Amino acid sequence: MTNNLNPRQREAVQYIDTPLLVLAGAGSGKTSVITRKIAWLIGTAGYDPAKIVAVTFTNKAAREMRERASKLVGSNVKGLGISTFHTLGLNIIRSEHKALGLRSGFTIFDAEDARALVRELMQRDAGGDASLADTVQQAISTLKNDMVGAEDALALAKSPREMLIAQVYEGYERSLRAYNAVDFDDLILKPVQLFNAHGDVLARWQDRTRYLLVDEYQDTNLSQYRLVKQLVGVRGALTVVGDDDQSIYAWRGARPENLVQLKEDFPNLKVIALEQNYRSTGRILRAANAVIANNPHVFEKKLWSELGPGDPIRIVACKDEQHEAEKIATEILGHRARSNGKWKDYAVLYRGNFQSRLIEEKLREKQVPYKVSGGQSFFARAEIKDLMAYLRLIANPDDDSAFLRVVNVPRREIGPTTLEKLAQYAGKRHVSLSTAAGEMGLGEVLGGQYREKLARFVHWLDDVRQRLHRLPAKQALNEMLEELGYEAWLRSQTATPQGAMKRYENVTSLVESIHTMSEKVDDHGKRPDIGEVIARLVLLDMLDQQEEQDDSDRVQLMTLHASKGLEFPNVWVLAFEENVLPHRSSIEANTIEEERRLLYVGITRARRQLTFTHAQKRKQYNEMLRCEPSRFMAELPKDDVRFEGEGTQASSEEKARSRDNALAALDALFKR
DNA sequence: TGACGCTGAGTTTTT
DNA sequence: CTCAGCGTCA
Repeated sequence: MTNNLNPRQREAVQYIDTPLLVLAGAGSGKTSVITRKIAWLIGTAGYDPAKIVAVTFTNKAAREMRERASKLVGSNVKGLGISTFHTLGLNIIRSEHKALGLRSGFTIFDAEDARALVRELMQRDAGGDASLADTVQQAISTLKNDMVGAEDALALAKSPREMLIAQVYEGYERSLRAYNAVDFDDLILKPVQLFNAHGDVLARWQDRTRYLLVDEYQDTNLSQYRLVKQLVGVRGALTVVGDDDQSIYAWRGARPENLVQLKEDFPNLKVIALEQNYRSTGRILRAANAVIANNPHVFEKKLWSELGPGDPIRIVACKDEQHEAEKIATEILGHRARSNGKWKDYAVLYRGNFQSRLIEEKLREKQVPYKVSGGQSFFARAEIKDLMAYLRLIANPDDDSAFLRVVNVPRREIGPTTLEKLAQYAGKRHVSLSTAAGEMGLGEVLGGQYREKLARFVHWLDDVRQRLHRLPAKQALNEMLEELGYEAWLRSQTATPQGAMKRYENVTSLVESIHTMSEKVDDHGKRPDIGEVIARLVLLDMLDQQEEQDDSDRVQLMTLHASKGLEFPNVWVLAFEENVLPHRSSIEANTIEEERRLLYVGITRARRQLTFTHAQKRKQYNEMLRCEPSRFMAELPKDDVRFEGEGTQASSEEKARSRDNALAALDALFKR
């Protein structure tokens, strides 16, 4: 159970006397420690698997943890409580929804839904400006994560701006309540509020949480921190794993100081640092240690490895951004031809998504297969949002937001004027749009033919709802799509037939997932209803899963943020310059330390080779700007760094290298 | 309803 | 520059 672990890891696995903080350096095998610990708790310490709760931030991490833990424990384990924070919150809300004033079938608003609602509220109440809406939505989310309610926000507002935010916040909360809906932030916040108010409910959940493990603790925000504290209670059966040096999400509410706070919350806290790195060469780790040593630390930590010093880190000066991209593409091509390695062993990391464009161009030119990660999530696609809105409305007739999305998609000749009158009537009667649409009294404010169209729509929804109870999900949904004429609608809305086909395939794949989830019985032998299925779906990134299976051999392009948790044999980091890394706005906001951590994350992604590039000048919008090398360059250990392309004269070594690259590229071309 | 042109913003983003 | 979102016009 604890073989193949180093002494520190083993200690972390077996330690249960007091709360434990595992400071897991990059590449130190933290997932192993968590999964082994789960297995050890069950197998050796005799814990009930159903009462072990392990939380992560991403579905991917949860999936990986579940797979590895079940393999260790044996797949006969029922009810291993491994999930994301949000899924844990959803589980709590689902079983306690009555106490929270939610009716069953409640909707989960995703970020886009929330944004749309804020937009609408601002248009109506504040006569506003949509670009402001995004800022306001962010602000509301931040307030919620900081556990500041709408009333508090109103009371605390000091500026007109804060006042506006607080007012929209209030309307936003009112709307969610009316729609029988919660947003992502509520999934954590509501359980915390509930536990605060009802000690008996909390006691029940504490009893179901005999041991709690939290991954990436440095990324927790205030409400997540509270939830952890509540669940742990006085028992202190807690292991958190984190790395303060990899905290790169403070800008979206993460509080790395929660790590330090643990010491105060639990005076008997045990701290174990995992410092042996199994990923990178000595020079790469030396660079990482040297850079991060410039940040203040509460917990000291120094990565080391047994993999030998390896190659020097290269810093390549380039003339401009074209040269830089060209150089990276050529180097990858050359290196891969020489080493006969795989494309996916190469990663290009950058600060902002837009920086992928040039590299993409150059890689395409050279016919190098690549993959850009990041981009539209599955659930952000219009066709998926449409279908999800239909399902939301079926599960939750009070979801006005879903009603408005689909009432005229495909066209039902229900226009804005009709909807406005419907909304007025619904408002007066204090009912939802879909309830109002079915009421006879609506005839008083709306002409017969319009009322008729609305009534037909809600009756059809009722009909589909009943069929969903009766029939297998796939059949009911396919009938629904057929009756909607959705495929034809997509064809009419999409430029190319191929595009339409692709989009309809997305729809079919969603139907397939829903079907599978609906058929799956839970631990109590019950099948989930449609409300439950779609609630879980919203929290599931299906794109993630598609990507997981996609093991295609391609060069990886992604932001430094997106690279966290990944590793690559060969890494290039672009634009190692002032105003990029560190980013201009971070310099202005005085958040250099987080920028340094971002660099630290970048460095520690590399297993064997690490190259930074920087350009002397760079075209920004339409003017050429001079670029200064990053201040962080001076923090790298000189002995481990080799500078290339300084000045105009290329070193003989570099000439040789570029000749080699050219030859290798030529060679590769002939082979193809 | 759809096409066109104006305006403004331009770091990172899971759930 | 480039893209998104909005308003205007046919």
